Amino acid sequence: MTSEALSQCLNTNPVVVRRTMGLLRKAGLVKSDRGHAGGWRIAVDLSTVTLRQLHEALGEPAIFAVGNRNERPECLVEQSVNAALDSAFAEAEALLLSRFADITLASLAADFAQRYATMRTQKGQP
Amino acid sequence: MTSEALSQCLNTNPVVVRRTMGLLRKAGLVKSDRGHAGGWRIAVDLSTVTLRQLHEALGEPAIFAVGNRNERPECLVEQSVNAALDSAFAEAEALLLSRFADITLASLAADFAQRYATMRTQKGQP
DNA sequence: GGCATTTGTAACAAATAAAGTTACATGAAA
DNA sequence: TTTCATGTAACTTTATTTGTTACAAATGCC
Repeated sequence: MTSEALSQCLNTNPVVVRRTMGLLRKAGLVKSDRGHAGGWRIAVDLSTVTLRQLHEALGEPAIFAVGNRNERPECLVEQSVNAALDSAFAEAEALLLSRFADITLASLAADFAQRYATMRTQKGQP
Repeated sequence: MTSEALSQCLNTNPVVVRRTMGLLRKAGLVKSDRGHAGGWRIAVDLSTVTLRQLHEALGEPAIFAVGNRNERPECLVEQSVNAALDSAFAEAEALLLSRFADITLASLAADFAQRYATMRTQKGQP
């Protein structure tokens, strides 16, 4: 697919798609070709790629919206709060990342296929 | 303490303090007085207040920075991803909130007192 | 009563980060 | 050589948070 086509699927624009897909390309998950018949192609077996890998490929964006502001604050109150919460955040993050690691793109594709079939059936027999 | 004094401790400004403290006041955790000798006072026993209650009092701000964009998307791909991740996010959130519920402000105050004593000792005997 | 102090709140400004846009160079195929 | 597509830099827009200004309302002191 071209960035243009993808951007329409995603309700965004081609440059944003290229920015993000470029990160996936650096991780070897997709490849891109220029010129006629160019665009983006999946470069790996979807059953071997997990959401954990995607998260990593996209630069491991922060998982939590709340949490430490400073990792090493001078403020003693802040130090106390950080100390009390650090392990909780670490555990929750580990839990999430392990779940990410269990979900392959193949399983998502299969789930999508089922939803798509269901949708077509419902539309075909109203 | 006045909003002015608090804002200096927090490196912010009085109105921001009042905005946030106002939420804590609505939850009954602090009280405020106007005029001379006014300002903010703690309204409860710190051993009975947990970080879970604070989170609730502050409007339960979103815990995760990543996650669902739409709770009920039309997009079937988005539906598949949401379905795969919803339980993981729910578990991680439950884990965090239960940890929040275990941490009382009294325990944080005690931890702070210890850090403060240590700091003074180190400064006093260089 | 009049004045200084302090919160309550609205309205506005600034800072930040994310997303979108424009522009153009580069490369590949018809 | 023209067309199509990515790669990328630079800029603009948008949304959110934070900070600021302004002033009303309440409280206590003199």
